[in-house]
Amino acid sequence: MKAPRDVPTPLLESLKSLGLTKYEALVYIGLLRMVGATATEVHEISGVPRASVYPVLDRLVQKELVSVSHTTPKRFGAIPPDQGIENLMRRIEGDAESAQAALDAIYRERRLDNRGDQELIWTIYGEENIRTCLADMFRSAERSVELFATGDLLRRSVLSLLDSIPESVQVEFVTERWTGEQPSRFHLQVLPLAALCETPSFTERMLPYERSGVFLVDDTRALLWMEGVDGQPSALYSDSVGLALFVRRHIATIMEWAKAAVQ
Amino acid sequence: MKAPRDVPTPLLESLKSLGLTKYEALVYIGLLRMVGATATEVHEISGVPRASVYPVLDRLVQKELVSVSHTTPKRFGAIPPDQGIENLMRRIEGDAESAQAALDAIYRERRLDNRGDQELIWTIYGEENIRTCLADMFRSAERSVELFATGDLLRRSVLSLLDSIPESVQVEFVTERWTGEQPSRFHLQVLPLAALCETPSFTERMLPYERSGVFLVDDTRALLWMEGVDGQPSALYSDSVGLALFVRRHIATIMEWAKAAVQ
DNA sequence: ACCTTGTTGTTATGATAACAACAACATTTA
DNA sequence: TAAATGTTGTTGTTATCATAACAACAAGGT
Repeated sequence: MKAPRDVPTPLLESLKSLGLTKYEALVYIGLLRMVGATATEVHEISGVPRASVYPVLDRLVQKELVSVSHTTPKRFGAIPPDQGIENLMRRIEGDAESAQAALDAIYRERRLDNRGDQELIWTIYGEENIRTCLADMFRSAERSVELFATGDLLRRSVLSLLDSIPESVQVEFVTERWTGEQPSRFHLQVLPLAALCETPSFTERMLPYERSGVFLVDDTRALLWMEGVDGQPSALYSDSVGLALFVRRHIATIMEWAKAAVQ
Repeated sequence: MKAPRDVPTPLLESLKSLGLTKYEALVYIGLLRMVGATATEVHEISGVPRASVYPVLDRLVQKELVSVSHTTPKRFGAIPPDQGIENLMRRIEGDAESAQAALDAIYRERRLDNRGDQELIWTIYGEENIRTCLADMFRSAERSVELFATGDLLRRSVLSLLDSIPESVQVEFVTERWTGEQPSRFHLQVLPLAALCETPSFTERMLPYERSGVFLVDDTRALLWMEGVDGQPSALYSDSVGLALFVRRHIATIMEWAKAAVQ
């Protein structure tokens, strides 16, 4: 007869996103703590109303998370967590797979109206999404790639994508500090901005660990990588001539500025 | 201006179990079919009420499934399905991981009351669950393992588990037909029941592809593998002396019966 | 036998929250 | 002005949550 020791909310949330309801989660957790409990005992240790315990247990059996004994009264036991969660994930992964197949079919026959498409500026959220967008840009580069980014961002999120740039493309990049040797595969131009970073007007305007960058491919496609105050990365991407022009000018200015500062 | 071509229900269900609501699924699917749609166009192709489109799009952006353009009116685009589903699954897998850690901690400090535990008969649903239970039984075997199962079940679901039986344990098994050589690692005794299977009284009582089996370890733990009419496997497991005795007698009878039939 | 007592399992019913659907309004753009 | 965009609020609907009452059954005491 244990008390319905309270359950941390994040655990409940996690189990909910695996497809369980609050009661199902509470009952399953309760059963993990007592093997072979009757419905009434389940009610006691889980804190869910006794009447609700029966349908909940039925659903848990259906979901292959608990097993039942053939006694009167019935007794219930939980499948061990590793096995149980695997059972839940198997179902979800199956759904993901079939959904992906169906969505891909839909996606392939989409209409590419391009109705002024090249004038749009998109904002993309999530580091993964930004990185795949960047990878696409790099892969499709034909003449030039220019990038100006903080060293942290460059090393941790961008460097591994540079491999997808075709051999013939000229790559230039600027960063504020660079430790280690220069990547050798590209014609590249590193302009250390270390001196510039120490000026007060610079440090007061830019946070020390801010991750941001500007990327320009073939002078036509641009991506601005920024980071909100919450640390969530987001980016602007566009084929628009307006943004490309702005970024070209911006990067050119930075490079001139950097050269001047170095001297 | 496409019609809100109706969406197959199973796809909606799959996306729901990935954490989307019905509207979110419909809007995402609609956006897959038209790049750079305005809110009104999204409403038209998805069939979702125009007013509801805005909060739904907000949530989809939050979930990193769509990106927004900085124009007026705003235009929206879907992240490609592979990337989008990966984003959803990453969240879910993270939840599964943290949930597993928390549940394991709870599971380790459970009380093993064993209050008459050995007298309980458990029913287990799901092939995976049954197989892990069988594997546990085999692994903990000390003296003997006896099994009587249909050949199909044996080959497809049980054979690979036999490796976990300790070397010193004597293994006997009976099946109705056995093609191929005998597994060599065990002291085993194969009693072909092929002749018996042809008798009318046998075939009329047992379905041709029924998968079922009886397993007995150390004369104390028994598992009955059965299959419902729906093809969903389930099993009875018990330490109880009653069931063990029944199974012992059952298997002994079968073996005598088989020997007599062979002669 | 009868009646309590307590537990098991079931059913009904209201409360709540999230979502779905609709209508009305304010704002912008042409 | 007219049309389209974006916002707000209300209502209907569903699934889950929560409580109460009820019937079935066994154990035990008069």
